[in-house]
Parts: sequence; C-alpha cells; structure tokens
Amino acid sequence: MLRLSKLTDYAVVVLIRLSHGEAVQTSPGIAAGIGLPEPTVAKVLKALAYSGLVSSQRGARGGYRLARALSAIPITDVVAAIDGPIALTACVEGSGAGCEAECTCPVRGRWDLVNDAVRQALARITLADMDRSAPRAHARAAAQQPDALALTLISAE
Amino acid sequence: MLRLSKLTDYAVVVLIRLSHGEAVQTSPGIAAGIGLPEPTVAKVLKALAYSGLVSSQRGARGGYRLARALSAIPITDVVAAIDGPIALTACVEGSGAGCEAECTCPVRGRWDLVNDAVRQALARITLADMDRSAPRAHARAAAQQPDALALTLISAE
DNA sequence: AGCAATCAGGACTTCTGCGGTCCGATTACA
DNA sequence: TGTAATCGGACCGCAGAAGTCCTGATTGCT
Repeated sequence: MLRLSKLTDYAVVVLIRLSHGEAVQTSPGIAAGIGLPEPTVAKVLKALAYSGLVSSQRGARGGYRLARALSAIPITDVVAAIDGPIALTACVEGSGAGCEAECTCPVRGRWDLVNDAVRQALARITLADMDRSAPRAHARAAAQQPDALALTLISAE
Repeated sequence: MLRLSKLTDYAVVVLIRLSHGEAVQTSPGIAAGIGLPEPTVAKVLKALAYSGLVSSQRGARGGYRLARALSAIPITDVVAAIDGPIALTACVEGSGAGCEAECTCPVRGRWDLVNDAVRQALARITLADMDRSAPRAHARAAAQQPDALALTLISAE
C-alpha cells in the first residue's frame, strides 16, 4: 500500500514536540504532552536515539534532547531510523535473495529508479516543514528546490 | 517499511509482458511467460482490469489487453490500482477516522506535503521507463528532469 | 553510600492485512 | 444449444507490525 508505519508518524510528532519547551524532556513527559501511550513513545525514542536523531541522558533528571535542529532533519532520516532503509520492493539491488524469475524479469534493477525518486522526494522535506506551529516564510519546501520543485508542482495537476 | 506490496511489483512485470507479443493474452499464458504462479497473476490482472489499466475479454479466446501504451502509464496508476490510493499515513485528509490526538497533533495535515511529493515522484516514472527490453532514446526519465535525476544518480552509490 | 528516577534492551502477545487459493458467473465458439 | 475456456468475487492462512511489559544499567540527588 505504500504506507509508512505508524511509528514513523509518531516519531515526527515526538521530534517536533521535543523541539518545543524544555531542551531535555523525559519519555513519560513527551507521551503525556502528545497524548500517546508511554511505552510506544519510549520505543520510538529508543529508535531515534539509536540512530542519533536524539541524544539521551540517563539517570535521574535525564531524558532526551534533540540532536539537530528540525530544519536539519529530512523525513528520510526519520523513516530510516524507524523503518530501516527505504526500499520499496524486495528486488532492490544487493538484497541477495534474488527472485527466482531473475533471468526473465524485465524490470531487473529498474525499481532503483523508483526508490531513488521517492528517496529524493522525502529528502527534500524537513521536519521544520512539517511543523504547523513553526513560522514559515515559504509555505513549503518548494522554495528550496526551484528547479525540481517547479516541475513537480506543474505536473501536479 | 515504506514498502509497496509484492503484488504491485508483479503488476509491473505483467503489464510489461502484456506489451510484448500478442495483443490479447490469457492469464495462464502470462503467468507461464514470467514464471509466476497463475492464481496470483490472475489476481493482479483482475485488479488492473477493475481500474482500467487493462481491458478484459471474457469467454473462449478471451484474455487481457493493454488499455494504454506503457509510456502512458505512470507508476502511480499501477500502485493505485493494486494498493489503493497513495496515502503514506492514516492521518490523510478525509480519512474521517481522525486520530484521538487531533487537537494537539502538531503535524495535522502536514503529511499531505509528503504524500504529494511521493505521488509526484512516482507520477514522473512510466512503465516504459521500467522496461529493460524497450529501446529508449531518452535512457530514462532523467532526460526530463536533468537537475533532479542527476542528484539522484549521484547519491545512488 | 543509599535511593530514586530514567534510559536500554529484549521477549512476548495481539492483530491487521498481504499473499495465496478456490469456486462460481460469463461469454465465445462449434 | 451445448461446451469449454476465461473472467469475477469470496475465502483463508500466515508474516510482520503495533503495542505492552519486564529486567537491568546508569546517573543525579539526599
């Protein structure tokens, strides 16, 4: 269905929340703030910490802290942190497995084209673009890629 | 995950196969041609027929026929036919359900940005671009987006 | 030094929906 | 009109995600 996991959705919310208020926030605190079950939020935070999007501080008065500014975090990084590398199909180069119909498969290697296109699309959008509360001079990521995005927007209709 | 279903993968192979050889081909025939289980291929073809990507002819000497040229079928259409409309998250506008944290959710509606970006990325690639056997004057979609694709290919490594 | 608070990591259960299979409806041909 | 070939829709099993819980390690405070 080309759907990204709910956890990734949560991750975005968590990261944006983390960018507001106190610099360092605890897992239960964040969970309460966004109205999500605490264990789930904790799970997301662990994954984010593991991949370096947030830094963690253990012990009393510890918590999580945003490692970079929202504008420096593209969506791809969040997806990669939660769902692993972006690979739309099982047939990605280097998966090793290899489908049985490899010889006759007329799209061998072609999916990379699609994967990269999606990757690029997601890499252009940062968390700052996702934050409703943030003031944004340019309505969307468009302003940053005049060339590519112009085409994008034109062909949208 | 951000993974599209295997059925979609099959659909692309099936459609490309359908563009070669006889104009009208049967479900078992295609299955044999690409080395995939027949019932699965049949299922894919049904979905494709329902959404109008192929036209079906029932009865003896019936089969499926490509409704449009490969170059007129963007990947989005195939994905939409198999997996339904492209909506990466449950929080898409108009899903009705609405998450419980709707009021406090800081990304309300912002996912549309991402959805549209992906949609457009996929809309740019047609099945003709996926067909290895096809002669292509313009090697790939790249020719149409020199800027974006150049980046793509470089960052592929 | 002891205690409390917090993160880290894993195992486990539940459940959605993908992937695969089957049987009935429809149509052309003889 | 009968028959055979083909499409159309319904059904079921299973993998993987989503969510929960528990135990242990680390650190600040008293």
